[in-house]
Amino acid sequence: MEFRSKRTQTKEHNRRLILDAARGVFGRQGYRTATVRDIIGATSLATGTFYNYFRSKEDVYTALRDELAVEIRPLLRAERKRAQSADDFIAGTFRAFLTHAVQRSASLAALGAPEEHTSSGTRMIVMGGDDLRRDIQAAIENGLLADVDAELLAAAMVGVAFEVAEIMRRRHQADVNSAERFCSELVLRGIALPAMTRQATASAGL
Amino acid sequence: MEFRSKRTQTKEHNRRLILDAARGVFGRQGYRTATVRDIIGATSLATGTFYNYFRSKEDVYTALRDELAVEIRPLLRAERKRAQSADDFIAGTFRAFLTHAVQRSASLAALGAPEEHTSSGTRMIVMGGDDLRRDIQAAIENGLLADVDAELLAAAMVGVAFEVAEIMRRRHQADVNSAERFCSELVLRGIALPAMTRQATASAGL
Amino acid sequence: MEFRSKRTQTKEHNRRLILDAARGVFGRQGYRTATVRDIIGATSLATGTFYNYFRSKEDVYTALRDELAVEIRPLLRAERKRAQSADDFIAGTFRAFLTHAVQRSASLAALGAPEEHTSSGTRMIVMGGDDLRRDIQAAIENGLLADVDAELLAAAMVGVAFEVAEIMRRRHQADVNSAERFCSELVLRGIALPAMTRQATASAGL
Amino acid sequence: MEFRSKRTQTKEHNRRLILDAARGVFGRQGYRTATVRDIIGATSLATGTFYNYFRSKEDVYTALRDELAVEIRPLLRAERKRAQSADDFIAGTFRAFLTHAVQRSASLAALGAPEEHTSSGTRMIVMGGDDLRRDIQAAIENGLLADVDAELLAAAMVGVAFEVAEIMRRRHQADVNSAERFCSELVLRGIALPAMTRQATASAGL
DNA sequence: GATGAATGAGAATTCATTCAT
DNA sequence: TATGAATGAATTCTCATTCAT
Repeated sequence: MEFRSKRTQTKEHNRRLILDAARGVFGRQGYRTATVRDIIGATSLATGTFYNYFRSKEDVYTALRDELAVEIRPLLRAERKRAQSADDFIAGTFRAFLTHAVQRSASLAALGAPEEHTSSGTRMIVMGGDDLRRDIQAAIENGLLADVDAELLAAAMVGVAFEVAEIMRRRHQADVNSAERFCSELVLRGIALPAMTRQATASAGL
Repeated sequence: MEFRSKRTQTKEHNRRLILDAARGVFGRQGYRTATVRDIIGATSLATGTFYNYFRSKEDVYTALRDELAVEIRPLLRAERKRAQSADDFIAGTFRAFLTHAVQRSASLAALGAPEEHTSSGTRMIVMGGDDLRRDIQAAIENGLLADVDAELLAAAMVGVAFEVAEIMRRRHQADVNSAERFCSELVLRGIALPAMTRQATASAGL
Repeated sequence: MEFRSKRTQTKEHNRRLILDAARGVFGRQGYRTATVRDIIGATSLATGTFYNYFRSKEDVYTALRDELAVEIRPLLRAERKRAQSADDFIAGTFRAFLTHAVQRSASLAALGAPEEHTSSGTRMIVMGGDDLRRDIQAAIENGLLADVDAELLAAAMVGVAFEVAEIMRRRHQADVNSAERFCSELVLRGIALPAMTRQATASAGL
Repeated sequence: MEFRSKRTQTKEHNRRLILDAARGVFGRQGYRTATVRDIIGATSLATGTFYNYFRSKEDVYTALRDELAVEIRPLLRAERKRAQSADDFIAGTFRAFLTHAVQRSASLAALGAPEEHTSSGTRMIVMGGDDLRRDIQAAIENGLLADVDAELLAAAMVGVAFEVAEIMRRRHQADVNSAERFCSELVLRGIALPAMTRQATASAGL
């Protein structure tokens, strides 16, 4: 059993207080406008205390980003690990990401507040772009996926996932299923109707 | 023949000088770190002169973004206008965007410098996300595209285009064709192998 | 008959335009906040033109003040010149000043905008404190006035006149007569009750 | 005995340092020319520290003014409270004001530095013009003072007091008595010669 | 570790004034 | 003389960070 002193508990507690405050502040006013004082002000702590836990504003941002990445990435990896088909691989990745994105919408908002920060880098890190690329590579080698440019596919999937998550956030949409299906279908089979089936489908009422 | 006084020439010239300097500075050191002084310092002008043309750093950023949007959006719209098929529609959009992205890689870099600014908002504006959504809607109504969620598709395409453009930038890749084909194929037909062909293909050595 | 070229006319006209604009601007936003640009902006002239007529903002202020002084001071002097009694001397001074103050309330407001400039110096100059002191001195020597400290009396009268004018401005009061009578009575006979009551009251123990 | 931590002491001490420095700087170079840097430069503190105590230069000015007002106004009110006669009322007010004005000549100079700030508003606030008006009103109702326009009388007294204080400052005169007597006599009985002498004097050739 | 006042470098911005046209 | 863009010194103010308590 792990021993944890009062002090350590407090220490972690304060760190959490600051991270939560930062998430709120970044989400509300954006990374750029937010100041360390704004963050600490949303807390019962004192200015100086901030620096016992983080070295700078950048540092909290990074911590927030990494925290999210550490939560999300294993989920996505696990989904892909157990994938038996291209469908499992792609759909599992989107489903896990979007589910988490809905649960952690505040965190996503904080990391990519409108008119703010969120570089491609952030998205890649949070979603584990490198993991994804490697997993795609492996899947290709295992014959699970067709031979595509793994880096491009990983990038494209990250782009799709984040933009769709943003739309969901704007729509206050919590239903992950339809969004996931949209993403998966897009990546797996695209939007073009099969040449010969197209008319049939159209007449079928779609 | 257009008449233009010396004065007007200078005025427009200075505005351009500042915009170009800002592009370079943003691209090199990122939006956040860049100061108005850095920008004006990359120029032969005086501090105060900056404020004859722009109200703030934010303002130059916006101008840079809008300038790019004004260049790109009509190109994409034109491609879609003349599209006779889903393939034309999607491929034309990606080709035009990526071609321009390569030509204006400095501008893109300035707007979305690593670890910097570039929000979803910026991407949507530059690529004309709203135009795209409306054009998709119209294309669906005309039977050119299958019936999908236009907003999601527009978002997904923006996501794909920007992430792929970023990869190209990192790879110093100027060949638009293959990147465009990747994007178009992805969105049109996806990466899944046709069900029955999959085994055949696999055995074919892919 | 005085000859005046077109140019001179224009020159004086522009000077006037600037002075009038400055009066309005000072009155509205106060001397301190007002900038040369604000002044010239309330004009159809260009920035540079300002400096053909005035050396600085201070300079316009001074011109405005002196213009008012040049109007007011001779009037007050004239009143005192023709005074046959202490009453004429005092009442004439107040009447002339307050009459002019009402007519030129915008100028007074410009010179002494609330929370602004207007030093004792300005008041003294506008009302001609030195003239007043000398005239009082002369009047004392001539036996028209009792032997008082001329400098103090001049100062006191300036203080009374300006504060009362300010009250009139705040009350939007254009009736000079009652205000003038108040000032004159105060300075000439004070507010104490008549002599015989005075003793009675005094003996009454107050 | 009052307990006060080291920290609190320092805090109040710094506020005082800044106020004192501001008084000196305003008095010496005038409000307008004075910069926050000048003020903080007359101190051992750092620039930023200024803003821990005051929001702007205007703010220090206001604090200086209010501090003086808080000192002076109760003194004047007390004098008037205990007044048994019109003479007590008027003379007490002037005596208390001028006494304090001499003691705090630096403060007065700071607030109304020649060619500077000092609006009617400042004078009214420092001397408590509203208190004075109300007290006059009450005194009239109690029969202590003749029935005059209380607002005008208050304004006039403020005008007299400040102009006379200014003269005293210029004369380096510390003798309050004669100045007070001048003001009181002026307001109470005026400068006019007793009625019968007046004609005699007039016929003497003025 | 917590506190919060002090620090001071540095950013944004203003604005009086100049000067080429 | 009029114009108005350019100039850049000067000023205000912010804010990350330090540090004595």
